[in-house]
Amino acid sequence: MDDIFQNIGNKLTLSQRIERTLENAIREKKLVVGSKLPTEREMCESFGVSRTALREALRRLSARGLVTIQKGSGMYVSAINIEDAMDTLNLYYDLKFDKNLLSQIIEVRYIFEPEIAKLAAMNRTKKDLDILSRNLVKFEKCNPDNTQLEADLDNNFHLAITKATLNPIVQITMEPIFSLLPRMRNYIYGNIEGEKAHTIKFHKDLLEAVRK
Amino acid sequence: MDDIFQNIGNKLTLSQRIERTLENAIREKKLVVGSKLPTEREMCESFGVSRTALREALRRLSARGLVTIQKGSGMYVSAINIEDAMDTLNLYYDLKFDKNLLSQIIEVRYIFEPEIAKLAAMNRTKKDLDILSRNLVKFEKCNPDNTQLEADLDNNFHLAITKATLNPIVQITMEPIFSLLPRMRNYIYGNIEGEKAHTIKFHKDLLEAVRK
DNA sequence: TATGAATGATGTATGACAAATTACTTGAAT
DNA sequence: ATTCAAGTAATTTGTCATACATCATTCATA
Repeated sequence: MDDIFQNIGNKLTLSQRIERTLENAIREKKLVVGSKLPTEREMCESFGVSRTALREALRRLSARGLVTIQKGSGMYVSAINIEDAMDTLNLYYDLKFDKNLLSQIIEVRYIFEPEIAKLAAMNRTKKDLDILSRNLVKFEKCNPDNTQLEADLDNNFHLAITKATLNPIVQITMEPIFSLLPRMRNYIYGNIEGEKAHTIKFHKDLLEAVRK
Repeated sequence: MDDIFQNIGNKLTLSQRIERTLENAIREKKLVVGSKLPTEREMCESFGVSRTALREALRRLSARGLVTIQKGSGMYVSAINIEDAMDTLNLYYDLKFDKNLLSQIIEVRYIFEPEIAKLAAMNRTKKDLDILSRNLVKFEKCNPDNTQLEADLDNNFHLAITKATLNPIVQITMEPIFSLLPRMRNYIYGNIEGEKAHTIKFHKDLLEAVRK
C-alpha cells in the first residue's frame, strides 16, 4: 500500500476552493434561493482573498446557473431552471452529433415513447387529446416542402405527450433528445423514402395509446 | 407591435461576449477538441481586451466543461464528458429533491427499464448475463443492514443492463436517474416494508427479459 | 544522463476607473 | 406640512493595468 506517494498534485486553486465553499452553502440551503449575496468587498474580507480570486469563483458559479449577477445591483442565489440544466446536456449531444448517434437516438425514441404514451394515457385530460389530434391534422395537411413547419409540429407533438404525463422527470429526460430533431431534419426528410407516412402512422399509434 | 421598446437593456458584458465567441468556435469545430488554445497574452492581444475580461470568460467556459485549464501549461479545448454534462442535471435534481420527485423517479424507472431490458436482450453477450446473475446472487445474500452495499449492487445492476444495450444514449439518459438512488436510500430502505423482496423480484424479471 | 537554472504559462493581489443601479437629498406643487 | 419628482451622491459590479507567485516545460551544463 504505497498510498504515501499518492494524492499530492491535485490541490485546488484558491478560486476553486471559494467556488466549492459557496456551492456547498447553496446545496445545504444555508444560502437560500433568491437571497442576495454579500458584496464582493464584504466577501473578500470574510474569505480573506483578493477580488480577483473571488470574482473568478463567482464567474464559474454564474456559468453553472447557481448565482445571478447584476451589474450595479448585486449577486443573488438563483434556482437552476430546467433550461439551464439541459443546456449542458444539449451542448454535449451537439458536439457528439454524427450519423451513428442519429440511429441511436431514433432507437431510444421508438422504445421509450410508447411507454410514455401509456403513462400519459393515465393522466391525460381532454384538452391534451385535443392538442394532439389538432397537431396530427395540421401535420398531415402540411406542405411536404415546408420542412421547418413539419419538424416543429413533430417536435410539439412529442412534447405535448410528455407534458400530459404530469411527470417532470419524463420531460427533462426526453427534451434533449427531442431537441435534436431539428438538427436531424436534413437527415430524415428527403433522405428516407416514405418517412412522413411512417411518422404519421407512428403519431396515430401514439395518439391512440394516449386515448386508451 | 411595440417591439420598438424592447430588447434594450440586455446587452452582454464584454467577458460574456468573449465567452460566446469561443463557445461558437468550439461548437463549429473551428477549435478542435484536444487542441491547445493560444496563451492568455496572445488572446488578449487578438481580442483587444484585458486579461481580466478574458480570464473571466475562460473561467465560465471551464466551469461548463468546454475548456480545461492547467496552471503553468496552458488551456485546452476539452470534450465534454458525460460526468460533467450530468453534473448540472444532478445539481438540479439535488436542489429540487423532495418526496414528490422521488415517486416520479420511481415511476420513470418502472416504465423505462423493461424497454431497456428488451433492447439489451437483443444486443447482450454471455458476459453481460454473467455479470447480472452474479450481481443478483450477491444482492440476495447481502446483509440487509448493509444499505450501502445494497444500494451499490442495485445501482450496478441497472447500469450493467444499460451498458448491454450498446446504446450510449440510453446510458446518458438513465444515469442521472440512477445516480439519485444513493440519495433515495434513506427513503426506500427501512421506510417501505418488503422493499427488498420487491426489488429482487423486479431484478429477476429484468434478468429474464434480458436473457430472452 | 541527470541536475538545475531559465523561460513561459496560469494564479493571485492590488489599485484605479467605468458603468449601472440604488439611495438620498432637494425642491416645487398641492 | 405632505407628496411627488428630478437630480445628485453613494454603492456595486465590470474592466483595465501592473506586479509578483506558482507551476510546468525547456534548455544548458556538469
